Amino acid sequence: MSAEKPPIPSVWARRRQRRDQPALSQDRIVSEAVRLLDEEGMDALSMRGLGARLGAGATSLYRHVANKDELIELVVDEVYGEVRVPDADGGPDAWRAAVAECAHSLRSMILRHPWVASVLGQVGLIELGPNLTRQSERMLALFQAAGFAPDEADQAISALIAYVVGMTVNEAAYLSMLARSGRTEQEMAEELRAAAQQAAPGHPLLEAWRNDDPRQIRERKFVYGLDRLLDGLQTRLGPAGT
Amino acid sequence: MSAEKPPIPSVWARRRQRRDQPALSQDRIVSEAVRLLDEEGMDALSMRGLGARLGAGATSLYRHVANKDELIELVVDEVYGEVRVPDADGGPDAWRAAVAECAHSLRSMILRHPWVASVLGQVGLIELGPNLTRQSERMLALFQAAGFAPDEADQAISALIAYVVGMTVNEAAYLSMLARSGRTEQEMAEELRAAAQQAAPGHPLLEAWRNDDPRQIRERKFVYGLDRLLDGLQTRLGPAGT
DNA sequence: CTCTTGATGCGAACACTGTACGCATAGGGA
DNA sequence: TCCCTATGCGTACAGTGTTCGCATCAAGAG
Repeated sequence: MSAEKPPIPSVWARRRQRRDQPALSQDRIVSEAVRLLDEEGMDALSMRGLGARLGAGATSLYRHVANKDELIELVVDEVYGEVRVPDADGGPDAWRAAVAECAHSLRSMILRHPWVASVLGQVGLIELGPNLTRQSERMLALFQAAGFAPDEADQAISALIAYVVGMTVNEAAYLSMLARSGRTEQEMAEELRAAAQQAAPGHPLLEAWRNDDPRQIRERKFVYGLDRLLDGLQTRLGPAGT
Repeated sequence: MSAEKPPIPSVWARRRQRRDQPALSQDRIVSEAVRLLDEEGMDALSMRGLGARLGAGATSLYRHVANKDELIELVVDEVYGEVRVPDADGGPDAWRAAVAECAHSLRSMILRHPWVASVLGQVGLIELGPNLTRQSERMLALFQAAGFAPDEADQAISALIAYVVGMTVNEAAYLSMLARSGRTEQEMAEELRAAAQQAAPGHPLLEAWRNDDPRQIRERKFVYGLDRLLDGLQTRLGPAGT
């Protein structure tokens, strides 16, 4: 009788063994959420769906995550950890290259995870988790090593991040809209130009990306603005170059 | 019997007269949506709620607006019409002041309607309506009058808008988070600094806005980055000043 | 070995959301 | 007078985030 156990004893012990799922945890939830977002975008993120992907019920996630909002914050901080910020030991000469690399890395991250674009407007960039603060610290060191006073370094960082985020978020939104509509880039460009012509006829806006590779054009645009901003910052480092 | 009309003949003819509501229209819907968003924020925008504010049923709005998404696009374009872009007739000298005024105007608009921050990441800045294309046209004229070649003017505009939007969206998100949490600015700054200390101890990030007026500090930060970007752009106009 | 205790998963339920459908009505032209 | 189109709206459906209480397991105490 002691060998006779309750009637439905091991319903999900069986399931857990069957699929070999190592139980839930905040880390597992967050990384699976990142995968889901990368594959299907922000609209596809629902607690039920995410739970299903983890072989768990919808409400089980709430044992490890307070809100959907908190989950999103965690997820954003997670991908923010992918941004590479070079060390500050290169000396003042390497400053510009290091900052540019950092900017490109941030841009790549946003383009790799386009859904962050739809969150950055709601979350702000300050309240986020350890990864973001750590990266900010490293950037601060970068600018201070270049010769910026701490106060000005903070302003410079904010300006740089604002530019990169603003530019790339716009780009990511354009790309995701393009992907959703199923059109090719050429068609979309043609359509936009036609719409602009209709709205304000006679003005030759958007004459760029006619025949070239649109991807290169976007990159060139990004680099142009970045270079201008860095030019403007560099003048603050004193007139004496290297 | 022919005089005997159906039992509930004039239910909403009465209602319409009672409240004197001039029937639904896309314009009325859009401007009421703007008002609702300004008062209660993005989360409070639901078709049912908006319909109620207009004295109409929820689904009546769909006769004038295809989607909630389309409604949002219309609303964003509406407030974009508030941005002031100066005329381009000031000559090359007035260029910098005109562009700066335009940037400040864009920033004011976003801070006046903080909810646009949560949309800019999803909508992109290109596909939008007549107001946005018109403003873009005017900015293009501004830069061309300053001496930029058409191709470069396009890149410069993108950079400027990216900076302003990125900076201000972050600011607006911070402010709305602050408003939601009910804390005062000093408390929030203290809390953030404490959190940063805990995450990465020993690093003196966020030393700014200690005793000064936070609002002035944010404005100063915005102006700093804007000046740097304009500095960088101005060098492209040829070494000969004025 | 038994009992308890805390952590964890989960089904049901609730208050919402956006939106498709079909019906009722009003106003205007033939 | 009749019809037709435009417009409003009630109902309904699928799906959402989240709460609550119960079931179950792992581990430690006696």
